[in-house]
This record gives sequence, C-alpha cells and structure tokens, in this order.
Amino acid sequence: MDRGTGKADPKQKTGSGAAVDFYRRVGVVLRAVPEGRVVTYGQIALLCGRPKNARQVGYALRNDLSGQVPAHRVVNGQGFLSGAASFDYPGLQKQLLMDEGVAVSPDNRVDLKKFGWRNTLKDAMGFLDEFEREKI
DNA sequence: TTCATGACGAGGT
DNA sequence: AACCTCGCCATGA
Repeated sequence: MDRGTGKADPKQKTGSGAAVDFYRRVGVVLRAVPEGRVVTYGQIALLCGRPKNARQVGYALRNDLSGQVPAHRVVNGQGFLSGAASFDYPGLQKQLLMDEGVAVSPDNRVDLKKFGWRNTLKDAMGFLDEFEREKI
C-alpha cells in the first residue's frame, strides 16, 4: 500500500496510504457516534489527529470505503446537513436522522446544542488506543 | 506539475 | 443571525 515512500500508489484507487489511514480513522470515530446524536466534520478531523482536515472528512464519507459508517450523523459546524446531496436520494439523510429522533428544521439544520455529540478527552484517548490496535 | 475545486471552519461585518 | 472572506489541503484534470 506504499507506506514507505509516502507517494501515491497508482493502483490504489483511493490515493496514498496516508489518506487511506485517515479514512479508516474517520470510520473508527464515526462508528462511536451514538444514535440520536450528530457530529461535525471538524470534530471528526480533530479526533483523527488532523484538526485542519475537516474538508477531507467529506472525501472520506463520499468514498465511504466500508459503507458501514453512519454518515448521516455528520453535519457542518453550524448544524446544516451539508452533505445531504450525496446520499442516495434527496431527503434521505434528513429522514435517517428524524427516524432516530433528531429534529431537523425545514432548512435542513440540526440544533447542535441539543443533538451534538459531546465527546470527552477519555473518548479521544480511547480512539488513540483503537488506532494503535488497528495500526493506523 | 500546476490549477481549480470543495460533505469545512474561524473570524469579521 | 445572516453573510462574506480567507485559510486550509487532498483530489483530479
């Protein structure tokens, strides 16, 4: 997977090894977000150890390597469902959230004060351990 | 190898 | 609160 050189592997559709590791970390963090709560791109980036890569979290979700992560629980820093258009059909993300008890306004916004996932430092440490176990 | 793009965010008006 | 500008950085053309 080209971890040695750090250069992109042309046969690896999803880019460099570093990027793949980041995507995997995003998956680890996202699977920890409980039902009925939402998380922001920035939060995920921070927990993954790359505070400046909030935008890249979107790439991870778009590619969705596993297909098993609750991508619908990710909203932007203002609570808007900025990735709604990338779901299978219009309104799917909103529906999924409503189904698990998250109120979404008509303009596709969630109140982060009420539904934002509050992760602790302990959570963050736990992720570091998990990253270590998964060698990422 | 540039260059534009964008599921973002912080800071200012 | 809404809106704008600018910084950020992995992708893909």
